[in-house]
Amino acid sequence: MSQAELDTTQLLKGALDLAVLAVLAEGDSYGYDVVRRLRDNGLDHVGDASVYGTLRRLYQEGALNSYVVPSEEGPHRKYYGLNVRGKKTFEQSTRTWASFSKSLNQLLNGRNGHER
Amino acid sequence: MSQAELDTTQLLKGALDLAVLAVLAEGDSYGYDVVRRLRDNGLDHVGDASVYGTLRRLYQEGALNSYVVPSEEGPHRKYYGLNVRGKKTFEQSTRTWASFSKSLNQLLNGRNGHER
DNA sequence: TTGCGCTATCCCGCAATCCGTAGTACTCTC
DNA sequence: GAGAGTACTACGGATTGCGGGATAGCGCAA
Repeated sequence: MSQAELDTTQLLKGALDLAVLAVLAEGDSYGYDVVRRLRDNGLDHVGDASVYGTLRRLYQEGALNSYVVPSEEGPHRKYYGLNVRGKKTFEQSTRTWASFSKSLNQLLNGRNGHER
Repeated sequence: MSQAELDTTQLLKGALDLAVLAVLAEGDSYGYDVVRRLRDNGLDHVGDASVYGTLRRLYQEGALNSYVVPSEEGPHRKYYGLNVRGKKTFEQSTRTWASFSKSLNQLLNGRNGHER
Protein backbone atom coordinates (compact mmCIF):
# COMPACT_ATOMS: atom_id res chain seq x y z
CA MET A 1 0.00 0.00 0.00
CA SER A 2 1.63 3.17 -1.04
CA GLN A 3 0.02 6.24 0.36
CA ALA A 4 0.59 9.87 -0.12
CA GLU A 5 0.15 10.57 3.56
CA LEU A 6 3.10 11.88 5.43
CA ASP A 7 4.68 9.24 7.54
CA THR A 8 6.37 9.97 10.80
CA THR A 9 8.99 7.54 9.67
CA GLN A 10 10.06 9.98 7.03
CA LEU A 11 10.01 12.93 9.33
CA LEU A 12 12.32 11.12 11.64
CA LYS A 13 14.92 11.02 8.94
CA GLY A 14 17.49 13.44 10.11
CA ALA A 15 15.60 14.39 13.22
CA LEU A 16 16.33 11.22 15.09
CA ASP A 17 19.80 12.48 15.76
CA LEU A 18 18.40 15.51 17.43
CA ALA A 19 15.89 13.51 19.41
CA VAL A 20 18.56 11.20 20.71
CA LEU A 21 20.82 14.09 21.58
CA ALA A 22 17.97 15.71 23.45
CA VAL A 23 17.47 12.63 25.56
CA LEU A 24 21.15 12.40 26.35
CA ALA A 25 21.22 16.07 27.23
CA GLU A 26 19.18 15.17 30.26
CA GLY A 27 21.76 12.71 31.41
CA ASP A 28 23.73 9.68 30.37
CA SER A 29 21.71 6.75 29.22
CA TYR A 30 21.85 3.51 27.28
CA GLY A 31 20.15 2.41 24.12
CA TYR A 32 17.28 0.46 25.52
CA ASP A 33 16.37 3.31 27.81
CA VAL A 34 16.70 5.94 25.12
CA VAL A 35 14.19 4.04 23.05
CA ARG A 36 11.81 3.91 25.97
CA ARG A 37 12.12 7.61 26.64
CA LEU A 38 11.57 8.53 23.02
CA ARG A 39 8.43 6.46 22.96
CA ASP A 40 7.24 7.97 26.20
CA ASN A 41 7.52 11.33 24.53
CA GLY A 42 5.32 10.53 21.61
CA LEU A 43 7.82 9.12 19.15
CA ASP A 44 6.08 5.83 19.70
CA HIS A 45 7.32 3.89 16.75
CA VAL A 46 11.01 4.48 16.61
CA GLY A 47 12.76 1.28 15.76
CA ASP A 48 15.20 0.16 18.41
CA ALA A 49 17.77 -0.72 15.81
CA SER A 50 17.54 2.80 14.45
CA VAL A 51 18.39 4.20 17.85
CA TYR A 52 21.29 1.85 18.36
CA GLY A 53 22.58 2.76 14.97
CA THR A 54 22.22 6.44 15.68
CA LEU A 55 24.04 6.15 18.96
CA ARG A 56 26.87 4.30 17.31
CA ARG A 57 27.07 6.84 14.53
CA LEU A 58 27.12 9.79 16.91
CA TYR A 59 29.77 8.04 18.92
CA GLN A 60 31.95 7.45 15.89
CA GLU A 61 31.54 11.07 14.92
CA GLY A 62 32.96 12.01 18.28
CA ALA A 63 29.88 13.54 19.81
CA LEU A 64 29.45 10.98 22.55
CA ASN A 65 31.53 9.11 25.05
CA SER A 66 30.48 5.73 26.27
CA TYR A 67 31.18 3.23 28.99
CA VAL A 68 29.87 -0.19 29.76
CA VAL A 69 28.18 -0.94 33.03
CA PRO A 70 27.94 -4.63 33.82
CA SER A 71 24.55 -5.43 35.19
CA GLU A 72 23.47 -8.33 37.33
CA GLU A 73 19.93 -8.08 36.10
CA GLY A 74 20.71 -8.79 32.51
CA PRO A 75 23.15 -8.04 29.76
CA HIS A 76 25.58 -5.20 30.27
CA ARG A 77 24.40 -1.71 29.60
CA LYS A 78 26.29 0.49 27.24
CA TYR A 79 25.93 4.02 28.46
CA TYR A 80 26.35 7.04 26.26
CA GLY A 81 26.76 10.65 27.22
CA LEU A 82 27.34 13.97 25.54
CA ASN A 83 30.88 15.24 25.56
CA VAL A 84 31.90 18.80 24.85
CA ARG A 85 31.60 18.34 21.17
CA GLY A 86 28.29 16.58 21.57
CA LYS A 87 26.86 19.51 23.47
CA LYS A 88 27.95 21.83 20.74
CA THR A 89 26.38 19.58 18.15
CA PHE A 90 23.22 19.48 20.18
CA GLU A 91 22.93 23.22 20.43
CA GLN A 92 23.75 23.69 16.80
CA SER A 93 21.21 21.09 15.79
CA THR A 94 18.60 22.65 17.99
CA ARG A 95 19.06 25.95 16.24
CA THR A 96 18.85 24.31 12.84
CA TRP A 97 15.66 22.60 13.88
CA ALA A 98 14.15 25.79 15.26
CA SER A 99 14.89 27.62 12.06
CA PHE A 100 13.59 24.85 9.90
CA SER A 101 10.37 24.27 11.79
CA LYS A 102 9.78 27.99 11.82
CA SER A 103 10.06 28.15 8.06
CA LEU A 104 7.75 25.25 7.59
CA ASN A 105 5.17 26.55 10.02
CA GLN A 106 5.33 29.84 8.24
CA LEU A 107 4.49 28.08 5.02
CA LEU A 108 1.69 26.17 6.66
CA ASN A 109 0.10 29.27 8.06
CA GLY A 110 0.11 30.83 4.65
CA ARG A 111 2.72 33.50 5.32
CA ASN A 112 0.78 35.77 7.65
CA GLY A 113 -2.84 36.44 7.93
CA HIS A 114 -4.97 33.69 9.28
CA GLU A 115 -4.05 31.50 12.14
CA ARG A 116 -6.17 29.03 13.90
CA MET B 1 33.53 16.97 5.33
CA SER B 2 31.56 14.65 7.50
CA GLN B 3 30.12 16.44 10.44
CA ALA B 4 27.87 15.54 13.25
CA GLU B 5 25.95 18.74 12.87
CA LEU B 6 22.38 18.48 11.83
CA ASP B 7 21.86 19.48 8.27
CA THR B 8 18.69 21.01 7.02
CA THR B 9 19.01 18.61 4.15
CA GLN B 10 18.27 15.79 6.50
CA LEU B 11 15.36 17.51 8.12
CA LEU B 12 13.81 17.99 4.73
CA LYS B 13 13.52 14.26 4.35
CA GLY B 14 9.88 13.60 4.43
CA ALA B 15 9.00 17.18 5.13
CA LEU B 16 9.52 18.37 1.61
CA ASP B 17 6.26 16.77 0.63
CA LEU B 18 4.49 18.84 3.20
CA ALA B 19 6.31 22.00 2.20
CA VAL B 20 5.38 21.55 -1.41
CA LEU B 21 1.79 20.82 -0.55
CA ALA B 22 1.71 23.95 1.55
CA VAL B 23 2.86 26.05 -1.35
CA LEU B 24 0.31 24.53 -3.66
CA ALA B 25 -2.38 25.07 -1.07
CA GLU B 26 -1.99 28.75 -1.76
CA GLY B 27 -2.67 28.26 -5.41
CA ASP B 28 -1.59 26.35 -8.46
CA SER B 29 2.01 26.69 -9.41
CA TYR B 30 4.82 25.16 -11.43
CA GLY B 31 8.08 23.62 -10.35
CA TYR B 32 10.40 26.50 -10.92
CA ASP B 33 8.12 28.80 -8.99
CA VAL B 34 7.62 26.36 -6.14
CA VAL B 35 11.35 26.22 -5.69
CA ARG B 36 11.52 29.99 -5.57
CA ARG B 37 8.74 30.22 -3.03
CA LEU B 38 10.29 27.61 -0.81
CA ARG B 39 13.57 29.48 -0.85
CA ASP B 40 11.84 32.73 -0.13
CA ASN B 41 10.43 31.14 2.96
CA GLY B 42 13.71 30.12 4.46
CA LEU B 43 14.18 26.73 2.88
CA ASP B 44 17.00 28.33 0.97
CA HIS B 45 18.83 25.31 -0.30
CA VAL B 46 16.22 22.94 -1.59
CA GLY B 47 17.43 21.29 -4.74
CA ASP B 48 15.30 21.98 -7.76
CA ALA B 49 15.42 18.37 -8.84
CA SER B 50 14.10 17.36 -5.44
CA VAL B 51 11.09 19.54 -5.94
CA TYR B 52 10.44 18.27 -9.44
CA GLY B 53 10.72 14.76 -8.17
CA THR B 54 8.37 15.45 -5.32
CA LEU B 55 5.83 17.01 -7.63
CA ARG B 56 5.91 14.04 -9.91
CA ARG B 57 5.62 11.64 -7.03
CA LEU B 58 2.66 13.46 -5.56
CA TYR B 59 1.08 13.56 -8.97
CA GLN B 60 1.51 9.86 -9.50
CA GLU B 61 0.03 9.24 -6.10
CA GLY B 62 -3.03 11.08 -7.22
CA ALA B 63 -2.75 14.08 -4.96
CA LEU B 64 -2.24 16.62 -7.70
CA ASN B 65 -3.63 17.49 -11.07
CA SER B 66 -1.50 19.19 -13.63
CA TYR B 67 -1.78 21.02 -16.88
CA VAL B 68 0.73 22.47 -19.22
CA VAL B 69 0.57 26.04 -20.24
CA PRO B 70 2.28 26.40 -23.61
CA SER B 71 3.91 29.71 -24.04
CA GLU B 72 5.06 31.36 -27.19
CA GLU B 73 7.29 33.51 -25.09
CA GLY B 74 9.29 30.78 -23.47
CA PRO B 75 9.35 27.16 -22.40
CA HIS B 76 6.08 25.69 -21.33
CA ARG B 77 5.13 25.73 -17.69
CA LYS B 78 3.77 22.64 -16.07
CA TYR B 79 1.32 23.72 -13.44
CA TYR B 80 0.32 21.58 -10.51
CA GLY B 81 -2.57 22.00 -8.16
CA LEU B 82 -4.15 20.20 -5.23
CA ASN B 83 -7.18 18.12 -6.01
CA VAL B 84 -9.61 16.79 -3.45
CA ARG B 85 -7.37 14.00 -2.45
CA GLY B 86 -4.42 16.33 -2.31
CA LYS B 87 -6.17 18.57 0.14
CA LYS B 88 -6.92 15.64 2.33
CA THR B 89 -3.35 14.54 2.16
CA PHE B 90 -2.25 18.04 3.01
CA GLU B 91 -4.42 18.24 6.09
CA GLN B 92 -3.44 14.80 7.21
CA SER B 93 0.23 15.58 6.73
CA THR B 94 -0.14 18.82 8.59
CA ARG B 95 -1.50 16.97 11.57
CA THR B 96 1.28 14.44 11.45
CA TRP B 97 3.80 17.24 11.35
CA ALA B 98 2.17 19.08 14.23
CA SER B 99 2.21 15.98 16.36
CA PHE B 100 5.76 15.18 15.49
CA SER B 101 7.17 18.62 16.04
CA LYS B 102 5.31 18.82 19.30
CA SER B 103 6.93 15.64 20.52
CA LEU B 104 10.35 16.80 19.50
CA ASN B 105 9.95 20.22 21.05
CA GLN B 106 8.78 18.53 24.19
CA LEU B 107 11.99 16.57 24.25
CA LEU B 108 14.04 19.65 23.60
CA ASN B 109 12.43 21.61 26.40
CA GLY B 110 13.39 19.05 28.95
CA ARG B 111 9.87 17.85 29.35
CA ASN B 112 6.84 18.88 31.20
CA GLY B 113 6.23 17.33 34.58
CA HIS B 114 6.70 13.65 34.41
CA GLU B 115 6.14 11.19 37.17
CA ARG B 116 7.39 7.68 37.20
C1' DT C 1 17.30 -29.71 38.76
C1' DT C 2 16.40 -29.09 34.07
C1' DG C 3 13.94 -26.94 30.44
C1' DC C 4 11.21 -23.36 28.48
C1' DG C 5 9.75 -18.80 28.06
C1' DC C 6 10.02 -13.91 28.98
C1' DT C 7 12.38 -9.63 29.56
C1' DA C 8 16.38 -6.72 29.19
C1' DT C 9 19.99 -5.44 26.12
C1' DC C 10 22.92 -5.14 22.16
C1' DC C 11 23.94 -5.48 17.19
C1' DC C 12 23.93 -6.70 11.96
C1' DG C 13 22.28 -6.76 7.13
C1' DC C 14 19.02 -5.83 3.61
C1' DA C 15 15.16 -3.26 1.63
C1' DA C 16 12.81 1.03 1.05
C1' DT C 17 12.62 5.99 0.85
C1' DC C 18 14.01 10.38 -0.29
C1' DC C 19 17.07 14.44 -1.16
C1' DG C 20 21.20 16.45 -3.71
C1' DT C 21 24.41 16.97 -7.47
C1' DA C 22 25.42 16.94 -12.11
C1' DG C 23 24.15 16.76 -16.55
C1' DT C 24 20.85 17.35 -20.55
C1' DA C 25 17.59 19.91 -23.28
C1' DC C 26 14.63 23.49 -25.09
C1' DT C 27 13.03 28.53 -25.64
C1' DC C 28 13.36 33.26 -25.56
C1' DT C 29 15.96 37.78 -24.97
C1' DC C 30 19.94 40.72 -25.59
C1' DG D 1 26.36 33.13 -28.41
C1' DA D 2 25.76 34.16 -23.53
C1' DG D 3 22.30 33.96 -20.12
C1' DA D 4 18.05 33.21 -17.78
C1' DG D 5 13.71 30.58 -17.41
C1' DT D 6 11.90 25.87 -17.19
C1' DA D 7 11.71 20.75 -17.10
C1' DC D 8 13.54 16.17 -16.33
C1' DT D 9 16.74 11.99 -15.72
C1' DA D 10 20.20 9.17 -13.59
C1' DC D 11 23.21 7.93 -10.05
C1' DG D 12 24.78 8.26 -5.37
C1' DG D 13 24.57 9.22 -0.35
C1' DA D 14 22.35 9.14 3.93
C1' DT D 15 19.07 7.30 7.14
C1' DT D 16 15.25 4.52 9.15
C1' DG D 17 12.53 0.10 9.56
C1' DC D 18 12.20 -4.68 9.92
C1' DG D 19 13.56 -9.22 10.73
C1' DG D 20 16.76 -12.02 12.92
C1' DG D 21 20.32 -13.28 16.15
C1' DA D 22 22.98 -13.38 20.48
C1' DT D 23 23.71 -12.98 25.62
C1' DA D 24 22.10 -12.82 30.55
C1' DG D 25 19.19 -13.38 34.52
C1' DC D 26 14.45 -14.71 36.48
C1' DG D 27 10.30 -17.45 37.24
C1' DC D 28 7.70 -21.51 36.78
C1' DA D 29 6.39 -26.19 35.70
C1' DA D 30 7.49 -31.15 35.48
